Formats: sequence, C-alpha cells, structure tokens
Amino acid sequence: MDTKLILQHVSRHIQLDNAEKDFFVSLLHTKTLKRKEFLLRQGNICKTENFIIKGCLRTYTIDDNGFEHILMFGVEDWWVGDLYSFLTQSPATYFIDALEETEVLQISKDNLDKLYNRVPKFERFFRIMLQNAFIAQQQRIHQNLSFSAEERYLNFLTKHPHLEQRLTQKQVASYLGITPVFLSMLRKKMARK
Amino acid sequence: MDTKLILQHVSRHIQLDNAEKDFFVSLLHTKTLKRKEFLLRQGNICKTENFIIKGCLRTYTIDDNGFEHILMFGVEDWWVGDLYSFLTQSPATYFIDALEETEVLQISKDNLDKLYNRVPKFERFFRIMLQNAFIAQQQRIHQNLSFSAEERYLNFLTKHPHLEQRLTQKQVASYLGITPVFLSMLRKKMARK
DNA sequence: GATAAAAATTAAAGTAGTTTAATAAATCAC
DNA sequence: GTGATTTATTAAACTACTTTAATTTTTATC
Repeated sequence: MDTKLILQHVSRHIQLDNAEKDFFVSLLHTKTLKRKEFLLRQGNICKTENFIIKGCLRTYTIDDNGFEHILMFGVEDWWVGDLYSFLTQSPATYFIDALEETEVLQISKDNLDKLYNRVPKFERFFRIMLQNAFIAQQQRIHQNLSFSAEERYLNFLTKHPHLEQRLTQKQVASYLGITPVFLSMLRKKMARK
Repeated sequence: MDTKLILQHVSRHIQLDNAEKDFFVSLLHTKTLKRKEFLLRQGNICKTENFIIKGCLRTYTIDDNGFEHILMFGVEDWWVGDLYSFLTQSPATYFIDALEETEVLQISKDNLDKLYNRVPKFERFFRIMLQNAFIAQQQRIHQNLSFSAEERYLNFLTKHPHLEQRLTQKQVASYLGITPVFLSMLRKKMARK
C-alpha cells in the first residue's frame, strides 16, 4: 500500500510517532477505480471516507430531467465521501465516480471511530480538514450568490488552473451551475477580447 | 453570565466534569448587540468565535453595486464568525450584524487554543460542529445548483419555518440569491394557487 | 484504424430572473 | 403620534441564461 502521501498529509497538521502511524495505516484499505467507475451511488450507504492519492473524482446529483449537478471535484491530497451518509450510515444523497484512473485510501466508520479513540490527535486532524472544507464551501456559496456565470468561470480558471485540463466543458459548466451551451458561448465571447 | 445553554449544547456531544466546565466558562465573554449593531465588519479581524444564546445574526457581503448577499443566518444554539479570518487572524471577508437584540458568548483564538490543549475533548466537539456545518452548506450548494428560485423559496419555508417571521423579504431574497422584486412576484404567484 | 458515441459549437427562439421606476404599506426614530 | 425612512408591491422593459436542434469536432471502443 502506498501510504507515503497520506502520512505526509497528516503530518502537516499533527505529529505521530511510529506506532501511531502503523496503527493508522493498519485501518486503511486501498481501492483503485477505472474511469467512470463509481465510488458511491445515490441510495447506497457511504461506508468509507476516501483519501485520494491519485486521480480525480466528482461528487454529483442527477435531477429529474437527467441533468448532472457537480458539487465538487476531488483530486490528490483531498478527502471525498458523502459525509452525512457516512456519519449516519444512511442512504447517500450523492453519486461519486472517477473521471480518470484513480486510487484512494479508505477508512470505514468503525475504523475511524477506533482511530479517534486510540489516537485522539486525529480529532484535531479532521477538525482542521473540516475547517478548510467549510471555508472553501462558504467561498463557493458566496460566489454563486454574488457573481455572474462569466465571473464564476474566470474565477474557476484562476483558482483551479490545473483542473480545467482534466475536465470536459460539460463538467465545468455543471460545476458552475450553467449549461454547456452557455459556457461555450461565454468562451467564444471571452476569446474575442 | 448565562452559560446554561452553551453547557447544554456542548454536553450533547462530549462529557465534561465540573472542573472542565468551569475552565471552559472562564474563557468566555458575554456580548450583547442591539439591532443593526455589527459583530464584525469586512476588513476587520475576526477576534472571536461566537455562540448565540439569544437573537439572530446575519453573515453577508456587499457587492460593488451596494447589494447585500446573505451567506447565512445564525440563531440560538449556533456558532457564527468569519472562520478564515478567525483562524488566520487576517482581515474578514464578511460583515456580521444583529437583526434583533442579540446575545453571544465569545471565545478568542488564544483562549480556544488553550481550550484545545487543556481539554482535548473540545477537538471532538468542534469537529462535530464543523461536520454539521459542512453538511448544511453542501445541501445549500446542491439547492443553488439544482433548483429554481421558487423551489428554493419553498424549501426555505419548510426548512426554517420559524425564521421567516424574523426576517424581511429583502433578507430572504438575498439569502436565496434573487431580488426582492422577484421574491414578491413569486409570493403573489404562489398565493394564487 | 474505422466506427460509434460523446462533447463542443452555433444559431434562434424562449423564459426565469433583473432593472427601473412609481406607488403603497409598514416600520422606525424622535 | 407624526414625519421620515425602509420595505413591499406592481408593471413594463430588458438581459442573462436555457432550450432545442442541427452540425462539427473530439474521444472512446473494438
């Protein structure tokens, strides 16, 4: 199992001795996903939180008209899951699938609870993760309330310059909350400048 | 200082002995706000996280055209602050002010850090708070991406039935991301049914 | 490497939501 | 309580964004 990245990631926020590292690692399982493979389907129970060590995932819903709405993209060094479903072990609201060959390290709810109890420092670690996630989401809400589609697109480009190349325009549009047709129009208009 | 509510609130998630309770309480300060009084102004540093024991607050921005965009309302039994500003002690992005006579219990960053170190159980407590906040925000993003203004308004009414009476329509509109004029049109249309 | 499938582009018509402005109703401040 | 200020309503013109549909380009699959 390739645990170098996740141990680095954790060590940025809390300090672990070797025994703690070993215990943590013993609770993880590797999972690889092919492009388009599901990590979670709406209605199923989210049994694990997932740390991405390679690849790219999206969390999304499908509405009554069959349109996808992408809530977030996940890339290396980030956690994904349906948190509500995970915490309550109830049916998931969201789909999560891989946009490319992806590798995650998974921890189950039982194992995470064990981890919290045996190495309480991880409470701090996940508190910090959640703080960051909360702030990022708040910024997204702010953007959606205050800015036009064009402004949001420009902001997306500057904020995630690497990400755009890994996505289709359809996916970017879905994340921005507009149609692919309109995104195409925006790009055309912007190219003229 | 009226600490009954906050101790109840904390006890829902972690168990504290009397010494821990006393220590926690010793780190808090009471602040009362009149209607329209600011708890935080954009550009200032958010020096405290604030637990609301009475009243109602809003977190919002003002755009280039002078329009307000309300990110969230805070009522009893909930925390408010500009988390990014608080954590980094950098200038705040958001305004926070009181919509009615409001009372909060404040904890400074230094005191919160002390609390984490002396009573590590609070790491868990705030982790749980952040989980809940994250899930609520994710739902809001989902709503904004997937639903029309009318659907969002109906959802707001069912989800926060008590809150609407404490707000002006202008404020509700701002929270929903629409203009007051359009909200008025929606209400008229809905009343006809 | 050919074929099928999905994504992107373009244009035209349509609609959800905005803007402006004028009036009425509610709330605030003294 | 009264005048001043803010909020809500209504209507009409406007625009950002959607929908549909046809065509081209790109990507996936065997």
